Amino acid sequence: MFKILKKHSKSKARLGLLKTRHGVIHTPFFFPVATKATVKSLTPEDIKNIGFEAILANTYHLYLQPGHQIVKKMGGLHKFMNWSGPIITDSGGFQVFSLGAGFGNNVGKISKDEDIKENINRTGKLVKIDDDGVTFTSHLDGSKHRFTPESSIKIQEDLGADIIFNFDECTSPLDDYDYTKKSMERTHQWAKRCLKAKKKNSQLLFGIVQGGLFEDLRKESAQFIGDLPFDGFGIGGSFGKGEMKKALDWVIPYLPENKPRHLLGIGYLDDIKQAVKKGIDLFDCVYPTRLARHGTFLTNQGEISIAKGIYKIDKKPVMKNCSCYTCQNYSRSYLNHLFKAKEMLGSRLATIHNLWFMARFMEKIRKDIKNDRNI
RNA sequence: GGGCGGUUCGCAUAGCGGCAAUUGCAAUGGGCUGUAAACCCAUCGUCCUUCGGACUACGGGGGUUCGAGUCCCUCACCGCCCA
Repeated sequence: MFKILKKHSKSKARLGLLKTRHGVIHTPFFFPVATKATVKSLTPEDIKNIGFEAILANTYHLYLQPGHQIVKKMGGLHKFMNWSGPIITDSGGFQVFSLGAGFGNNVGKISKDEDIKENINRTGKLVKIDDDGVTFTSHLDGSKHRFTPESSIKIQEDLGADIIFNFDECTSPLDDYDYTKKSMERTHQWAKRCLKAKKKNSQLLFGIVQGGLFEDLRKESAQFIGDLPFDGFGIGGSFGKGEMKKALDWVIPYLPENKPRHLLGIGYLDDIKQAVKKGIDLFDCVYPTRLARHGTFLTNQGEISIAKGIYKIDKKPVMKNCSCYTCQNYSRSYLNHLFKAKEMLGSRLATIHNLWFMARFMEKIRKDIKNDRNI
């Protein structure tokens, strides 16, 4: 199901082919994020035309709305959202962080220099974790919900993605060693329970390595998870700023060579390049799509915020030599207007561009591996 | 001619004796990494390198008061109503 087509001679990068029920994924690959069964502002046809083979959706969000039973009744995620390519679902593990330790603390999973490691509101307002599972307070209506490894797998089977993730706890960069260790051990137990709970053979199940910013924990986690019979592996949790490379060096030697590796939630261009060189095959990230909705375009000159006054009168396309639909047809001036006027077409055109940019970026990486050029 | 109501930092607003002065929009800068995000944060009278300080300010002029966008008088302009 995973075939390595070529190994890069200049790094640990590999060119691969991941086979799923709904088609193949050429790796290294970036999954656009479709949390609630939609890549915000785009149709599945758009996504395909831009050049993506697969997308990532979210278990927790779809469980809350519209509910996995409804998706199941409607024939599964693919049919429900009219996407015929591969789908991967995150388990809800990230929401343990984002609605828990991350909630109200103004932290992402990457620590920043100014982060203060004290006074962290550990359990957050919406999440309560115990060894058996997690109790969520819905961010939508305040209702209580319980996730366990077993229920996460069940929901993911109902949703019917091609690849599913084991239920884990994504820790915060603010967590100390002791908590990160305890959480990691719990995630390990949950990993075993997920493997046991999985009933369908048609889906691939990926395990998730945790361990936060700590070398021994990362190694221990990679060894533990890497030894389990998963179909692939995610590397999750928090990283120190600029220290992702180190974390990958710790982890990757323990992961089976012949199985795909997914670096969860990472999407800055440079991070992706570095990670590919360390042997990562799969990525997903909200970054390009969220940036787009916030009026920021990815270009090979860096990010440009189109709403700035300097673009008010500017006939040029956002990016020179870009063949995306947006750059082919619209000026910076028009896009500036759409964002200033808060017209929703702005979000859509920006998303088309940013994803087009990402798709070409990944394409180039694959080509570089294939031709053995520097990435 | 008479009667009300108004004139506040680009625009719009708040303010009813202690104010460099509310809020929204705009402007400018920053942020966004398994989506609590078409979002969030900061600045937004001038000057000084910062904590902070100095100066100039609520249509004009005068007055009351320790102290005035805030009260009084007067002038100008804008609105509505009555002649």
